[in-house]
Amino acid sequence: MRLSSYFLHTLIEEPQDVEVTSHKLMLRAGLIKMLSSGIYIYLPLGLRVLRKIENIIREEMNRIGAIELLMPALSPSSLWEETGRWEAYGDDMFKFKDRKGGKFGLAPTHEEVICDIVRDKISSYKKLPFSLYQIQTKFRDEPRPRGGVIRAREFVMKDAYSFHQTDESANEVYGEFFEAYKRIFTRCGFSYIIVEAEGGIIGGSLTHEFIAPSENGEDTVFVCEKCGYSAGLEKAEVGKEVQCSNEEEKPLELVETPGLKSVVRVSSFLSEPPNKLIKTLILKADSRIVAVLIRGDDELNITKLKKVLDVNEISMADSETIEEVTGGPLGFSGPIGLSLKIIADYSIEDGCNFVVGANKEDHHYKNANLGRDFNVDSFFDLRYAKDGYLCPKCDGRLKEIKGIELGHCFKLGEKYSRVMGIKFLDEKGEKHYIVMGCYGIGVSRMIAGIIEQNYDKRGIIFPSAVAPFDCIVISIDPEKKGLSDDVCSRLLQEGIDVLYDDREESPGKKFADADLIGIPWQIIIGKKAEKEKLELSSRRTKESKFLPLDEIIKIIK
RNA sequence: CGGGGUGUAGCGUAGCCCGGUUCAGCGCGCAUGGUUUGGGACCAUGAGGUCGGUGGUUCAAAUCCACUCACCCCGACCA
Repeated sequence: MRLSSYFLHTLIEEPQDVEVTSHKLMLRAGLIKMLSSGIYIYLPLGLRVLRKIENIIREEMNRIGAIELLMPALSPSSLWEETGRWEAYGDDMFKFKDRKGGKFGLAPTHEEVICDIVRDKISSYKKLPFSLYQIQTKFRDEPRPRGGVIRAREFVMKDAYSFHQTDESANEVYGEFFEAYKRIFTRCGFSYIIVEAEGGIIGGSLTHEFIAPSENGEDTVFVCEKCGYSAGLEKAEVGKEVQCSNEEEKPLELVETPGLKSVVRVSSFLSEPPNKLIKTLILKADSRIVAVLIRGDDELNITKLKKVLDVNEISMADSETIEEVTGGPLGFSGPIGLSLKIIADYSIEDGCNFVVGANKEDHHYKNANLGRDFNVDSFFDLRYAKDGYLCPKCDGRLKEIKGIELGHCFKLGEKYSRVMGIKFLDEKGEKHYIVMGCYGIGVSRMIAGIIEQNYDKRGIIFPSAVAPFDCIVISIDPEKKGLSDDVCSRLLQEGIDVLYDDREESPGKKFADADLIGIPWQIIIGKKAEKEKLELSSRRTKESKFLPLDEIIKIIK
């Protein structure tokens, strides 16, 4: 490909309003262009990278026997209403009406559609198991798109779905996808970690996320460096820890805290650190009202609480309810004298001399102690993990890591087949619900992830497997044009994807562009170049040596 | 949806506070000609703008006011 007639427009200056490194580099290297917030055009060079990644994914999907199909992005509301996700997705889904007034949405994921296909076509165990996948454009009306293609409103995703007669079969295929994902991310040059995660709106019992650690990631995960325990923010458990063993219990004291409702303000007013405060949350769990105690410096993890209480919906109680059950106004609730069911995080069990609300306007208690002043019905792990918290599996510390979620595997079980009625007949002629798994990869996001992990001050350094071209021929001596032409045609004959910088530009510009767009090998043809002595330079190491073309071809291949 | 910020040529920006013949300017990029050619070259000439939009104030608005739209950042939210 001759650069003089190619569509590449690099930018010297930093794009304004762009924070994330990979986003800057993708814009500067002419890979993408923004059309609207969270909506990006893939320019020719960017599309080449996207296609390279897609093909690696295809190869690995096909290798484990998954079969490719293509589903529409548009789908009617009726399908989504079957699973209740028309409601559940809410404004995150692009929704509109067609000319006849029919409701449609742009699909953020395809469980409903794939289930619709399968319930229509599959009715016998003889056809099971099988897996289908697609690489397709998805839509999510993100409240706040950021980081360029890291969190976009329109993006490319690979989604796969597997269908099984039994859990064992589902587990087996889950393992195959798991291994395929490892190969995909390794081939694309990622360093990544695998964490246990929560299913979220997709659902499912066991899920794993594949995370590319990166400062600019949108996802938070925790890893124990001692035992290797790893989990996503929603899932990460926290170990029980004794923290207050040497402290004497002090006498309970009622103090005035006029108008102070927040942890921060009470804490500074009383000169007590936030971790000596207890937040008493009055919550509505399905139809019950419960009080949940959590340390002032912690946040309640609703997902953990839902599991513990085995309820579907948890919301904050309104101020009337709080007055009714605690006798005090919102902001001054506390466990002392409370007749509700009280559950608490383990950290409350370990601590002592807490500050708590007095269930009385403008008052808190100091030095409240468990057992003496208040009781708790039961203790659980209810808080979000934080950097440095105790590992749940060993005596190590959890380390917080930011990363980009590349892929996610879910064991769905019968969640969708039950609501959508996907049944099959087994060997005995008995009806069963089909068992499912689903497996996603954020394809377009992977480009950003790769760049986040592979760049230097000059620009992108693409790993060979995903580079838009295998090598770039930089012709900087007009007298050697013939030689450059010959080298390029030879490389092409050898099946090497070569970008030929034949532009009438200064050498500086050509070197700068080549470095910016990150093509792994640069063949520099200048004064010193001769037919059997060509300069090969590595983008990553910046090392260069003079070699005959045959040697160079071997290296690049 | 809250808080903060920004919209001037393809990109990056000056001017805005204090309205008016430095107010539409500069750099990059682009076009033409010439000189260059190992790290974003130089000279000359040139094309390119609804100053985000609408309405208002005024003799006069890029500049002041109101509304609105778009985009960015923080938060809320998040397969």
